[in-house]
Amino acid sequence: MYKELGTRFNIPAIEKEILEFWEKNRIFEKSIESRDAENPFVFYEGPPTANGRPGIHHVLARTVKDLVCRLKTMQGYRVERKAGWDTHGLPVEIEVEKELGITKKDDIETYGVEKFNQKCHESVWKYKSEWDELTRRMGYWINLDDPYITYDNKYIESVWWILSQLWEKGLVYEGHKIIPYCPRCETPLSGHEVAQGYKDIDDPSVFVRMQLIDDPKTSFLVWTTTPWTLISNVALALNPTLEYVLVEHEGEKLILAKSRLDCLTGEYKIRQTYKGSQLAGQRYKRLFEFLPTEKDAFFTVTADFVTADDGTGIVHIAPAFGEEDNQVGKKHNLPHLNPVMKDGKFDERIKPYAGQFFKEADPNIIKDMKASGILMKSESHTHSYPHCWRCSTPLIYYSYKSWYIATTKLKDRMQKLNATIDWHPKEVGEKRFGEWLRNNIDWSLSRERFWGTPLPIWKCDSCNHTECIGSIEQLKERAGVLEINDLHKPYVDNLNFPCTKCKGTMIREPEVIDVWFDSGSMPIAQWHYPFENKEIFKHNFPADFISEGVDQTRGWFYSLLAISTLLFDQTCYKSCISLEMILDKTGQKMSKSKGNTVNPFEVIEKFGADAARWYLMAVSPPWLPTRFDEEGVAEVVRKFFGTALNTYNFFAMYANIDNFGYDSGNLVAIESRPEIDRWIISRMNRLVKQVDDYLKKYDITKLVRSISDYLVDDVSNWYVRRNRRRFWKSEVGEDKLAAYQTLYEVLLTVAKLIAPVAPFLSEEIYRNLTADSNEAQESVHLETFPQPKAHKFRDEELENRMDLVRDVVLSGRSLRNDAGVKVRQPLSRLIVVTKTQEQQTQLDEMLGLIQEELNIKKITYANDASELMSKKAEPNFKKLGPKFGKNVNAVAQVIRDLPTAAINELESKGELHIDSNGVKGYIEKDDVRIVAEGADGLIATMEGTYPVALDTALTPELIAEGYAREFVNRIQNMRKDAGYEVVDRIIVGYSSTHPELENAFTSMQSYIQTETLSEQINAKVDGFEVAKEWKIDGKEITLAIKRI
RNA sequence: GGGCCUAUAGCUCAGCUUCGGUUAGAGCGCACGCCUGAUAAGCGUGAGGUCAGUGGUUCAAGUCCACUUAGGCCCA
Repeated sequence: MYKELGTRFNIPAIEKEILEFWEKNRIFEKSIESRDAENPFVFYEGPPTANGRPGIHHVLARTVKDLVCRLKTMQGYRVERKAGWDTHGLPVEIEVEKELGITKKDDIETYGVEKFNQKCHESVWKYKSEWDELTRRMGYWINLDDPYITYDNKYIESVWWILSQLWEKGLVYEGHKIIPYCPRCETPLSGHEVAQGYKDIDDPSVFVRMQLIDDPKTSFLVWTTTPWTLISNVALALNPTLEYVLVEHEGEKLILAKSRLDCLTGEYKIRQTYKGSQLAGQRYKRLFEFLPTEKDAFFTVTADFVTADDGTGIVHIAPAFGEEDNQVGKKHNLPHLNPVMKDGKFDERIKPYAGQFFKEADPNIIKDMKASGILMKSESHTHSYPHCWRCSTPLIYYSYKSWYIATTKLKDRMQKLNATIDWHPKEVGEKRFGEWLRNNIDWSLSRERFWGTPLPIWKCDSCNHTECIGSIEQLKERAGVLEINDLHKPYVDNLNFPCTKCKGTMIREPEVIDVWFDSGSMPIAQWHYPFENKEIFKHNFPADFISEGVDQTRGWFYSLLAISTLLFDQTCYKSCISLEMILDKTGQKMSKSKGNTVNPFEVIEKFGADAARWYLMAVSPPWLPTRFDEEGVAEVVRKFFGTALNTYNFFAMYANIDNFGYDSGNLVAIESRPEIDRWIISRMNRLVKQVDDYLKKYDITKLVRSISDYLVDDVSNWYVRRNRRRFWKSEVGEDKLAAYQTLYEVLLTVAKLIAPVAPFLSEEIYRNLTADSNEAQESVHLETFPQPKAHKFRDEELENRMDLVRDVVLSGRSLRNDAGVKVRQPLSRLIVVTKTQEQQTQLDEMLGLIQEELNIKKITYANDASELMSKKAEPNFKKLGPKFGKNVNAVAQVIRDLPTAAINELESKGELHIDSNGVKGYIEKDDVRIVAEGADGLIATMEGTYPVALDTALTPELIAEGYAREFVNRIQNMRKDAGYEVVDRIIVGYSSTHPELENAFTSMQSYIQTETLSEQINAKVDGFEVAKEWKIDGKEITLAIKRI
């Protein structure tokens, strides 16, 4: 027996039963264990943070990941899926700061780093139960029992190992990093915070002279809006390709960009012109001598970022106060001069301005420069400048000490390796990520925070010797301790040890590591490699597949590639699907503050996980920004799942009535099955091939759409619809057996095909179909995914033929509609125009289908459409364009106006001379498309492949039969409403004052009886269980039924 | 400021990149009609489009090129 689902399904309830079944029978575990460990498909899970709530975009990401993994499992690969949690970082700290009501770093020190990190440790799991519930409920199969957790000591130890390897290779160095900083709050600000505080302010705009050493009469003219940074100036930058000029101006010689000459007031004479590159390496006289320089400085360099949009085209460089300056400083090994203290005031070395706030020193500096003759002119300049969002203090771009990884040294390798990754869509890899790699700068690794993987670098307090620790064992040995319980701050900060170079003490550098380094270490650290699991690691590196949001380009996608390139000179992922945002209905980003988020739990509870999954895959490719529309999910339920379950239910219902059971030992050979069976199987096998092709391209959207089209259009609305009679006719023979077997095979294959995307309902259908089978698997997810090589039967000629039939049916329906004759009214004749005998023969075998579907008594052929309609020619521009060029439109008009006779000539001779409308020439058959148009008397259409005409003349017999069909329809509806079983036999009664209706009852009695399973028909309506009055063709009749 | 993605019917999307072809499709929704003893489905007809805008290339542009606008992601 096959489980019947009834006509009202509760999909969420079915899914919950399936969930229990999976868990109780360890299906997920079995789906891994049953696959050969030597045939792995490696997947890396990008770790989410559990201190934020999961949203609908997580359902999208996890559907993509899950479906690929499930699919590969069904294709025979062993797909281990280790979950992971990203647990460190600033967002966690900010959560805890909010909770504790503190805003400054100092507050954390006061509160206690130990307690603070303990809070972070807990906060990380704030929404873990929600995440676990989403994972479970949406059917995301991932191993949550043994996840990697980035705060775990073992994980940290692996990260340390990675860093120590890079250290050995000489890729780690100490430098400076420029970050926006509020000197009043004494705290750095994130990019987001900076963006909130832009204000228009007036700043000084000064032009100063920088005297050439070689020629003290000549000066570079330099412009800046931050005079206070001139104290830290160490170089000047020019654009290498820009044109510069030497001018004589008011008795002095100045160099500046040619296009900026208008900043000079009064007369000037151009003496010489240079390219920026020609001016590189010129030495100039230092402006302020307050600070000692340990490196060579005060010369010109070239840099691409210099523009002539404002200023003089010559930019002064102070590496301590600008990221671009800092980059130039690194490149040219310039000194780093920072006289500004953490509170924003100049230190005592800058005697005239010591103790002054950086911006407040500006007027004094200007005054002094004027006095010494350095200043050429000073103006005021209004521009947008960032301020602290908390206290409105102008921000300073401040130099922080930072540890770096020299990723630029492997920039070329990273680009080459990136080119080997199979990106979906490809432009993310080629363009977006490619661009990011081309502009690669060294990775700033350290963060002056608390909750993160501590930097494993120790520095001597006396000789500055540094050491990088690569394991817990090594640290124990160096620090002389027996046990280390927690590698986090503050514990690890307490471990000091003697310097090997001098008598000093090695003290840990206080920073923590950028969380992206944590996440990018995941391929290695998730296995605690190389301290454990060496074999497992080898089996799981690199990944075959990863998938995350496109915002991870500079995040996880980069950190993974960078670390594996630096360490192993190879990529750690072979393919990647990058995902786009899910937007709200109006195309806006979903955010908590806008209140336009979609709660994934509500969607799943309302429509089911499979519907949500299917919708997200079908609505648009996951790498396009997509608007989420709940109506769309509802439609998926109605249309796809409703149809799928109903088709199954139809099968189950009749199979049970006939006691049919699928027996692979007793099959009707496909070749011996009726044509329509062979057709639906052939179509199914075509689908299997299509799906296989789409999968190779990870074209998930086309894949799900193609399955949906097959099931809804071909299976449900054509195959089942056309074959209903075969299932419910009483005799069981080979024909009926073939029908059951065909539908069974189709449903089973569809269940397997949809299993990766819709894991629940595919399971329901699969398990119901195979409940009595001893050949089936316990679960569809342990099955083999349908492969083209196992689905070979194809009959393309038959497929084409069926397309033609459906085409004719379409035309016929359209004609009926035009004529206003409903399908229940039989008509005597349909005329199909075919051009060749072959076409007739093709259709001949399918006439039954057309007759039944259109309710036509007879189909005849006509060989020439002109019998039914006239001919028209339509221009084929693709051919005509190249041939006639500018005259194409004139020719097109001539063609449209061609009379039928001319078209006949063209058809018979193959070409036609035209000479009108100002054009002359020959047109060939291929230059036009010949269509039939209009009709004389008969109702006809030229839509579709064949012209079709319908004879709408009615005879009394046809009318009677039409009435009989109406009766049958009404009686069937009454049976259904009365709740009779499909197999119940009945007695029918009728009563009408219209003799035409009564006559139809008598003349069509046996037809009506067969169709409605009625034993007898009486011309009375009393003594029945149900009676109802109907209007047919405007005439009243009362019908009655009774079960016997 | 730079890079990338997106913009087509009331809504959600195809078509653009591999092929430029004059008349731009589907589903949902709407109106009318039809079919139905599996159906939450289906069929037909109709209304509904400045293919974001401007300019260019071409005999011909939703499609190719340039610029602009709007939304988004990332980076400054």
